[in-house]
Amino acid sequence: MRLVAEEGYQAFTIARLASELGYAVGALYRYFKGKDAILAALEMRVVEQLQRDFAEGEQRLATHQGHAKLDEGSLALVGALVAIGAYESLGRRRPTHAKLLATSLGDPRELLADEVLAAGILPPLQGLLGHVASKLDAAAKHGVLRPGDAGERSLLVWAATQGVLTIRKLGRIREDFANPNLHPVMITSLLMGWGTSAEQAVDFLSRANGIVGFLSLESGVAIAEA
Amino acid sequence: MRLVAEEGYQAFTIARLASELGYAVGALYRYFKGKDAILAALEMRVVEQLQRDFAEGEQRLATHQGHAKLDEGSLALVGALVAIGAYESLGRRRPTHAKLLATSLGDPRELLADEVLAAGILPPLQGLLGHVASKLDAAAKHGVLRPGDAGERSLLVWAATQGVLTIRKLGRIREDFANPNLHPVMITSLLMGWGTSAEQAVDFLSRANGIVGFLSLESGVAIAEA
Amino acid sequence: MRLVAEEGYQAFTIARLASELGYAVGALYRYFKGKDAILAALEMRVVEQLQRDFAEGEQRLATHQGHAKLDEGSLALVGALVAIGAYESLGRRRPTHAKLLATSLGDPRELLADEVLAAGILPPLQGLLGHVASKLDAAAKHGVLRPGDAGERSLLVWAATQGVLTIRKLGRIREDFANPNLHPVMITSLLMGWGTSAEQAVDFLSRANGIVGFLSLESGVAIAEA
Amino acid sequence: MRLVAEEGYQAFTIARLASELGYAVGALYRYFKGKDAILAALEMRVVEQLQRDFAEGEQRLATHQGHAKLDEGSLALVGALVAIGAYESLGRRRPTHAKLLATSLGDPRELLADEVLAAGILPPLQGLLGHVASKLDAAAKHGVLRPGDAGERSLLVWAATQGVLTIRKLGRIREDFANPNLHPVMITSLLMGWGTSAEQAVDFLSRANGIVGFLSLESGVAIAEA
DNA sequence: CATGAATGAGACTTCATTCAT
DNA sequence: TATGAATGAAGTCTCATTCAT
Repeated sequence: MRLVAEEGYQAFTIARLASELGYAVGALYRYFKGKDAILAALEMRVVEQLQRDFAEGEQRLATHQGHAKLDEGSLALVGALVAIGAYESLGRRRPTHAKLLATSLGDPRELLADEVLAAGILPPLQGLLGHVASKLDAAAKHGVLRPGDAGERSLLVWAATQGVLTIRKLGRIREDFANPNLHPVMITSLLMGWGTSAEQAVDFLSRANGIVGFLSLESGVAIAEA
Repeated sequence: MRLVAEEGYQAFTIARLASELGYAVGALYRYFKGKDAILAALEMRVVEQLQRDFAEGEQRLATHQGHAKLDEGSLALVGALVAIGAYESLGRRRPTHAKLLATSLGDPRELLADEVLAAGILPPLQGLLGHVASKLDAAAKHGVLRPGDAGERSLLVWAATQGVLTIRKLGRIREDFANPNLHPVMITSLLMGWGTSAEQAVDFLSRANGIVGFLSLESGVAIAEA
Repeated sequence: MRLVAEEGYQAFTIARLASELGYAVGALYRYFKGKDAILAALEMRVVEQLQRDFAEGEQRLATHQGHAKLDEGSLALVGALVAIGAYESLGRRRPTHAKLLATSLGDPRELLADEVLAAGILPPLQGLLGHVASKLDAAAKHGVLRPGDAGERSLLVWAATQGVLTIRKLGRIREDFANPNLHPVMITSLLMGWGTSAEQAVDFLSRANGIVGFLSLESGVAIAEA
Repeated sequence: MRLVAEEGYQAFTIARLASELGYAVGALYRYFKGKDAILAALEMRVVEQLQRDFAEGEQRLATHQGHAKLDEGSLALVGALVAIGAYESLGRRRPTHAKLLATSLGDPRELLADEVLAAGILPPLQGLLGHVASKLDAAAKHGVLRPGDAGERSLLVWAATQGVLTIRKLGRIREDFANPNLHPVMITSLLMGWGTSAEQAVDFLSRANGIVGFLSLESGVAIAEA
């Protein structure tokens, strides 16, 4: 994964990978049917880690003392934002994972066979979306959001977040596209569009960010930041 | 472009391209320095066509009779939505163009050298964004939107639209992600987040869609739909 | 010829040549059967110019006043040295010619078909050698040189000169091989080996060099040196 | 090496080489970075073998009984001639090596990058020249040769030999240039020019040739001559 | 269980030559 | 007489995959 993230897919050859792992070329073929299978396994690992990240977010939110006084609906909304935040912050927490995920989502049919994508990656992602949807639904049920299709809304926040990530990548090439506030502003805009006040939106978001900021990092990242 | 769009980059080899064009391999090198140059030229063509689409949208809006009674601010907002609609509808109007654009935006550093991207594609795209920003600014100045950073808002609508397009592609693989209403709902949510009423948002959007629906199509598409 | 000399055989392509000449590619094929024929024509031009150089050297020697008091044998020997000097100085007087000649002699069977070499280049070169041989013969007949096979001697001075030129080229890469005196010392050694005194050898050589120094130059060279 | 020598550089393609070796094309790239590296390795092999030839010549000279009565200066001179003889006889002893060496010396800047030439081939060649120079110096110190610049003289014999080899190649195309005595006569002429008598020169040369005649041959050549 | 040499199809690119205009 | 677009064989190099050891 490091190889892909640091030097691009072009550098991801079997020979290079084997040498980087300290194995012989042939050895890889004992464990994987071919290059595609390796890539697919990598993707799976990313998605599984993302699932654990979500669980961790939920766990932290549940055990966090600061939100004791929040009503159930608000808590649900913050929970949705934590999940979204876990997704959005992937690029900071696990850059290699983020790169891999972005590529396979942004460029389906090129990198991975559709079947692999459909079988391995999309279902978990859908699970995550379902999680967000249920939270948004609860928030709406408790009047924190205006009534609306929660499934659709979960798709919207995900799409909006994905779009922000895409543009963020362009920001590295042309700085006109670099705007670190893009994601919070995007989320705030959507929340307000769905009926919260500006103050609420900002409050929910800052609470969620407080949780997300403590999500576990890739070990290398943790060390680097220390 | 058809080759890339229909069979993917993996099928886009010089030999294949030449045979598809009815030329010999060497002939391509009279006109292009290499494969990269061909790809870059393709990208340029896409962006340039997109610029013409924008101009056409603005033209149609200006000459359209139905909006006579709209105040200046609303007209500006509809103008912004027309531009966004031109971008969003690219996949329907020119599928090959859309595929190419999506790939080069979604996967920078892989397909095209950064310089090509930075020099040829991003500047026009930025121009389009500037156009949207000025419209949004006018809308805010006339009280149609709450005051806010117009440049940031233009980035937001673009990002949100881009995210919708990404998810739409996944919808072809797993139908759970397929939701034809995603884009209008996204735009409506953002507009309401920025201060319009639900009725206004829907009204503006339907007016914009009326214009976008008449934007010129790829000839092949026009024929197919006829 | 300039193209070959300045940028090497690798740059000598039909397309490049045509563009340099201001002609179209096809035009060259009206005048030459193919690339080989062009190269052969170039070689011919070199050899013919060398023949004119020889004639000019002989002419200058004949009309030169300073050698009035020289006996016939010495004059013949100086004549031979003038011819050799014309050959040796080709690299200074006509660098492009020298490069071409050196390659076709140093690397037969690669650049030109044997037949071309045998038919076009070697005969004139042999004529030049015969000229040198007759001079050396006269010198020996008049006692300036010890008796000996003049044909063989002409081959020796030519070979020795050719070797000096080869090493001179290496001198451009590694300066240990660069020694500007190599040729005069070589000739002096041979002359002394054939029976002249050191003083005679030096005298003959300086007389010959006086003549060679006025041999005509490539126009470009003449301008540059002026 | 056989391929180059027998069919020329034009036939030396990767595909041809691989098929000749009984390997697949790709296999060559496990051992060499590219075609240039293969050529460079070939050159190195030639030069290294030449170094061994020189050492062998010196060894044979030292252990040879027949020269017991030679004075030190004469022995040194014979040593120089043995070295030169090793170089001159390369074409007979190892035709393929000779062809390769001749081309890379005769046509620098075309075949091999200058750096390769400068780094790999010229230094050993220079070492050989230094060897000859020291012998010639000793000879002059002991009065066998007239005093003179030994380094220059070593360059001269090398250049003269190189020139003879060049002309010898032409002799295969036009027999007028074929003269098997050219090298001994060249060496004799130079030695006499540097102060030996004709008898001495011939004696030294025949002693050297006696040694050179036993220098090791390419196995294939040995078999053929047997 | 691991090795790594070998495979060979296929990628991009070059360039001498042709030929309709 | 000249043009120059087009040809297509041939060149170098890459890399996923195999298989005897």
